[in-house]
This record gives sequence, C-alpha cells and structure tokens, in this order.
Amino acid sequence: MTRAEECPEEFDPTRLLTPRAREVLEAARTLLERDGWAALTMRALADELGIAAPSLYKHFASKDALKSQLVAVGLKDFGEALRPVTSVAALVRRYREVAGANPELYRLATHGPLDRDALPPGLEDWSGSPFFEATGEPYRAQALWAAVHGMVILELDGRFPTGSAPKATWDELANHFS
Amino acid sequence: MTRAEECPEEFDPTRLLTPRAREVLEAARTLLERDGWAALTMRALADELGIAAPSLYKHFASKDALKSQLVAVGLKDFGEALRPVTSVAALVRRYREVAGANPELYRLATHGPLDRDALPPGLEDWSGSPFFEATGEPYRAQALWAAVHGMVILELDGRFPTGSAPKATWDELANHFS
DNA sequence: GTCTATAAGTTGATAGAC
DNA sequence: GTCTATCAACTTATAGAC
Repeated sequence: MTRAEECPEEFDPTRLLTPRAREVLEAARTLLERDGWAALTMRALADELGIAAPSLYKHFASKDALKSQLVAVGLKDFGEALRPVTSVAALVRRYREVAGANPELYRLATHGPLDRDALPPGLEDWSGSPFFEATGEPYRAQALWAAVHGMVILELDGRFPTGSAPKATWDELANHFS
Repeated sequence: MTRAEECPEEFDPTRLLTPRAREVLEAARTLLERDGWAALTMRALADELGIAAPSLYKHFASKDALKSQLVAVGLKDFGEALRPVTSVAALVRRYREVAGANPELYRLATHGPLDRDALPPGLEDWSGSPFFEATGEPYRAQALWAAVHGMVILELDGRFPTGSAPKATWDELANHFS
C-alpha cells in the first residue's frame, strides 16, 4: 500500500485550535465513528470526555462549528490518503478503502451542502485534486469522483441488493475510466 | 420526451390506503418538496392540512410509516419516469431530469438505509431495472446507477465547484457507459 | 375523523459561580 | 476550564371526548 503524503500546513484544520480543543475534536471523531452523527449530541460528547456539556462551549462556539471542524478533518485525511496518485485503478481502490475505514466521517464530509466559509481556503480543492491528477482532465475527474462517491455511499448504506457491491461492479467502474 | 410507462398495480404503494390517507400523503409530499425532510414534522404536516397533529395518527401509525410510504412513492415515480428505456444516454438524461424535478423526494428515497420490509415486494427491483435494460449486464447496470446517483446527489447538494455539474461532465459519464 | 390536553423525552445553549 | 442550574424550544406520540 502506497504511503500517504502529508497535508500542507496551511490546510490543517486544527492549526489554530488550543490543545484542549483538539482533544475535544478527537473525542468527537471517536464518538462519531462509533455511533454516527445523529448520536453525537453535545451531552454525549461531554460524557465521552468526562465533563459537563456546557463546558464544551468554552472550546467550540457552537455545535455547528464543531461539525465544520470534523468535516475539514475528513477532507484533510481523505485527501492525504489519496496521495500520491499512481493510477485510476489504484485511486478508486484507495478511495473505497479509506471511506470504508471511516464511514461516518465520510458520510459527514460528503453529505449535504458544504459550508465552505468554515473551511481552510484551498482545502476542498486540494482534497479532490488526486482525481485530476489521475485523469488529467477536469470533466473526467469530476465524473470519476461522482461515480466513485455514488458507489461508496450506496455501499455504505447497504443499497445494493447484495449488501456490498460485488468486485465485478467496482472493476466495471474503474475500467470505464482507465 | 418519451412518455413514462405505468407502474404495475401490485407495486403501487397507495394501493391499500384510505382516500383520506392518500390526501395526507399528498400533502406530505408537497411539504417535503417545499421545505425538505427536516422541516416535515407532524405538526407542520397537520398545519398544511388544516387539522391538529394528533389527527394524523388516525391515518398513519407513526411518522416512520409515513416516511416509508413517501419513499415507496418515490421509487414508483422514478421507476415509471425511466421507462421505456431507449439508450444509456437517454436513461442518464432522464434520471437527472426526474431527480432534479423532485429533489427532496429523491434525497429521501436514496439517502441512508432502505427499510425494505415496508416496501411493496418487488418495487425496489422494478424501480432499478431500467439500468439493466439499458446496459444488458448486471454489474454494468449497478456501476451506471451508482455513477449517475453520485452525479445527481453531488449536484443537488451543490458539491461541484461550478454549482451544478457542467454538461461536459455528464457527457463524459454517459459516454463511458455507452 | 377531528378535537383538546398533555405526556415524556430530547435538544442546543446561556448565566454565573469557582 | 469546569461546574450547577436552568431555559426555551421542539419533537413524536397517547388518552379520551365528541
């Protein structure tokens, strides 16, 4: 397995957080991955940390701010995992792997509108750029990203009749874009 | 535009509903499309109908039951709209059109796990079968469906840098599967 | 089929002391 | 940075009368 490249410093979402805020964010990620976003209440997060819920507001102004940080961390981690790019087939394989290893974070980072103002400038583009590098063409890159996202999300949600998508389906997809 | 074929009677989700329950369902769909699923509370629905919220429980046992009906109606309508199948390109175009015309119902019907026990038996398969007819091969059908779903949902959520996906991206996708 | 009254639970968030 | 006390809003859902 290819080793991931590190994210440029200016894209690191935790750059400006206090150490304690980082711990809160870490706990939030743990809880998110364990129980899903719907279960991630401020109370549940406080319990996980062993503190009272109102204390959280000393570290994050609102639940929404915390959510944006989680999304940003997701974009950073996923972007890192997809580098360096070797081929379309490898990119597709890696995308599936990293999403499958962090399903709830993946859902949170890709579902619904994106609050771009709350993200480090450039992070979103950087996160998706492996698709451009793999295809060498912007429209093709977008189409490939959308296709792979569709596969991943339908698989995570158990939408394929077989539960997860058969290998043949993944191969079919990768081949069409190779 | 090709005319849609009617859904077989046994797949009609409203088959066993009372006339009044159908009206409630209709209002729910209107409200869903207007304000989104998050805003569709039992109170809001009752207001839309001009009745009190508890009265709704005479027609649907729970909010979850209502949701399942909405999902079923979505699968039926989308399945209808995709028939008869003429080509992969036409299917992809039509899929985008019908999802774009009912974005909130599309979201509801495709997001998250599917409660298959609450659906008319066979409806789910029937709804997706145009993809098999268009591709003539099951794995290819799944891959195409996933790819198109990814495009649609990312476009609805405003996830493409350009807002909606450029025509070139859609063409790219359709061409890969033609 | 509709109503009123109400239960019972949840949530994010604030004030102010320490 | 943490606490306690508390608010204000909101949800789905039930009981029972008409």
